[in-house]
Amino acid sequence: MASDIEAPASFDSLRHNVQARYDGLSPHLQRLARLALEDPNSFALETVTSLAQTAEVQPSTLIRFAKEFGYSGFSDMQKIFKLRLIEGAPAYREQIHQHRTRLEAAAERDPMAILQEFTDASILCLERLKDTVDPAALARAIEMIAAADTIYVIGQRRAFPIAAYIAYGLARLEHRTQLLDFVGGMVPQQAATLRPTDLLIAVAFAEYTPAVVETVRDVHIRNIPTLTITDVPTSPLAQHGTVYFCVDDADIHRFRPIAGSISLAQSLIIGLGYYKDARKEDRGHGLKA
Amino acid sequence: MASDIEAPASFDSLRHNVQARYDGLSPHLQRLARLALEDPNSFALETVTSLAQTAEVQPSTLIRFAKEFGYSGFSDMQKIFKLRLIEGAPAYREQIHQHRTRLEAAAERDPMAILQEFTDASILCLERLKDTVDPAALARAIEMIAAADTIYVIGQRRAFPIAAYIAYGLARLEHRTQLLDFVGGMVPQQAATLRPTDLLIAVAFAEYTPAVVETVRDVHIRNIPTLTITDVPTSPLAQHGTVYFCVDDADIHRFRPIAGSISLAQSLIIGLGYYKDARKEDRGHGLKA
DNA sequence: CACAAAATGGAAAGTTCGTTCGAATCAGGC
DNA sequence: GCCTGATTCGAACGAACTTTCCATTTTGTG
Repeated sequence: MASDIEAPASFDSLRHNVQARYDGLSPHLQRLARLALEDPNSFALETVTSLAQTAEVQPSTLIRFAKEFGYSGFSDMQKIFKLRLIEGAPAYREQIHQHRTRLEAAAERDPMAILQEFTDASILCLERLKDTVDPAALARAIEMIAAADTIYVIGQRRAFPIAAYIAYGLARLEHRTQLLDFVGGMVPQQAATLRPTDLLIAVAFAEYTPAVVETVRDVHIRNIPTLTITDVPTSPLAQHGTVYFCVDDADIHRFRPIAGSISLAQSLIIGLGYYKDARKEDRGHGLKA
Repeated sequence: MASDIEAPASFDSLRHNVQARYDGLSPHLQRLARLALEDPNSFALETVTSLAQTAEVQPSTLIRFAKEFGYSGFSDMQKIFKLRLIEGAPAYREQIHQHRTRLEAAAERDPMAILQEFTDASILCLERLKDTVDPAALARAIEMIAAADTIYVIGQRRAFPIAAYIAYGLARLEHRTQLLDFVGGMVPQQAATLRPTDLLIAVAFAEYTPAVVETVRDVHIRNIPTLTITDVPTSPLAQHGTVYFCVDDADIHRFRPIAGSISLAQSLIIGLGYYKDARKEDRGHGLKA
C-alpha cells in the first residue's frame, strides 16, 4: 500500500491519482492503470477474473492495484466506477423526498413556504424532463401531428388541463382539433369515428382513468396512430402509444407537479409550429435537394 | 416460464416485451417490471438481494422474473442491463456538448433544442414567481377560498387549462366547485346566480377574453368576492380582483410558458389543503391558544 | 365453504467471485 | 554468479451471490 490516508471517493479524483502516480507504478499496475482509464465501463461491470484476462494479469494483481490507491479491495474500488456510470441519476427521487418532508414541516402555517417548496419541486421536474425525453420520440411526435388529418385530444382529472392546453395550441396553429371532454357522454362514439389518417393524443397518469385507457386501447388496436403522455413505461398508455412520453413527477403531498407535462406539451406545440413553417418555406421555394 | 423461444437480446426488445406482457403478470412481477423500466441502472449494477430489498420482494421473485422473460436466471438477464449501460453511457457527456452546440447553432429546427429552451424559460418563470407573489395575498386567497360556499372558476383560451386545474384541485379537496366552460352558452346566467357567500376565481392574460373580463366585472360590482390570476397589474382582472396575482411570463416563440401560473394554482390548492387540515384539527382538539 | 391453482415466502444448496498468502520469478547490485 | 528485494503467479480459502425447492399464503372457482 502506498500511503494510508487516501482512497478517492469520486472517479475524477481517482483518475488524477492514477495519472499522477502512473510513472512510479510497476509494469502490471501500469497496464491496469491504462485499462482503468481507457475502459472504465468494464471496470464497473465486469468481474475481477474477466478483467484479469483482458489485461493478461492475475486476478490478485487487480486487488493489489485497488489497495495501491487506498481501497480495502477491488469491490471497494469498483463502487467508484459504478457510481460514475449512473452519475446524478439517483439524486432526483431523494431530492423530491426532501422537498416533500420540508414542505410538510414548514407548511401548516406559512403558505409562502408551500409556494417555495412547490416551485422548487416543479423546477426539478423540468430539469429532469430535459434528460428523460427521447429526442427521436419528440421528432417523430411532431411529424405524426403534422401528418394527421384531424387530431383528437383526451385527458381527464389531473391530465385534463394538459389535454386542454394541447387542444388550444393545436387550434392556434390551425389544426383540425377536437378535445374529447366527455360532455354529452359521446366519447366512445366519437372515438369510433377516427380514421387511420387521424391521430389520438391521450394524457393520463396513475391511476389511469379507465375511460381514457379504453379509448386509447380501442383506437390503437384499430391501427390508428396514438401519441400518449403518461408517467411510467409500464402504464397502459405507454403500451398503447405509437409514440409515448413518460413524465414521472413524484407527488408532493397528494398533488403532483404538472409543470413538466405542461412544458412538454408546449414544446410539442412550438416544435410543431416551426416544423410547419419550415415545410411551408420548402414548398414556397420549390423542391429541395 | 411463459414460452420457450424468446429471451430478448437487447434492452429495447426487453422493454417492449415487458410492456406488452405487463398486464398479464402477477402483482410482484409487475412491481419488478416497473422497477426494471424506471430504474434500469440499478438492475445493471446491484445484486439480487439489494434489488429485492428496494422492491420489497423475495430474491427468488427476481429469478422468477428473469425466467418469465426467457432468461436462464437473473445473471443472464442482467447482462442486457449492463449492455444498455455501456452503450448508452458514452452518450451522456457528448449529449451535454450536443445540447450546447445545437442550441447555439440550429435552435429553430431541432425540437430538442426548443424543449431545452422552453423548459429553461419555464424555470425562469418559476424562479420569478417565488419573488413576485405577495405572501399576504396568498394567505388571504386561501382564506377566501376556504370561506366560500360555492366556487366558480372561469378562464378561456390559454388560461382555460389553469382554470380547469383549479376546478380539479378544489373538487379533490371536496369543495363545491363549478367550472364555467361556456358549453351551452349560459355563462352570463350562471354568473348572475352567484351570491356574496360564493367566490369567483378568474384567470386571463392579454388579450383578456372579453367574456371573462365582463363576468369578473359584473360579479365584482355586485360585491361578490373575486380572486384573479392575470399578467400585469394594469389588467382589468387585477382591477376587479378582491385579491389578485400577477404572473407575467414573457412569451417565447409566440407561446407563453404557463408553468408559472399552473404552479401558483397548485400551490394555492396545496396551501388550502393544509389550511383545511389545520382547521379540522383545531376543531377536533378544541380552541387553540 | 371447500378445493385447486397460482403466487409468494424463506431457508438451504450450489456456484461464482473476491481475497489471501506462500511459492516462483525477475531485476539489479555487490 | 549469487544474493536481496520487489514483483508476479496461482492455488486455496472464505465470503457473497445466485439459484433451487418446498412450505405457506393467496386467489379464483365449483
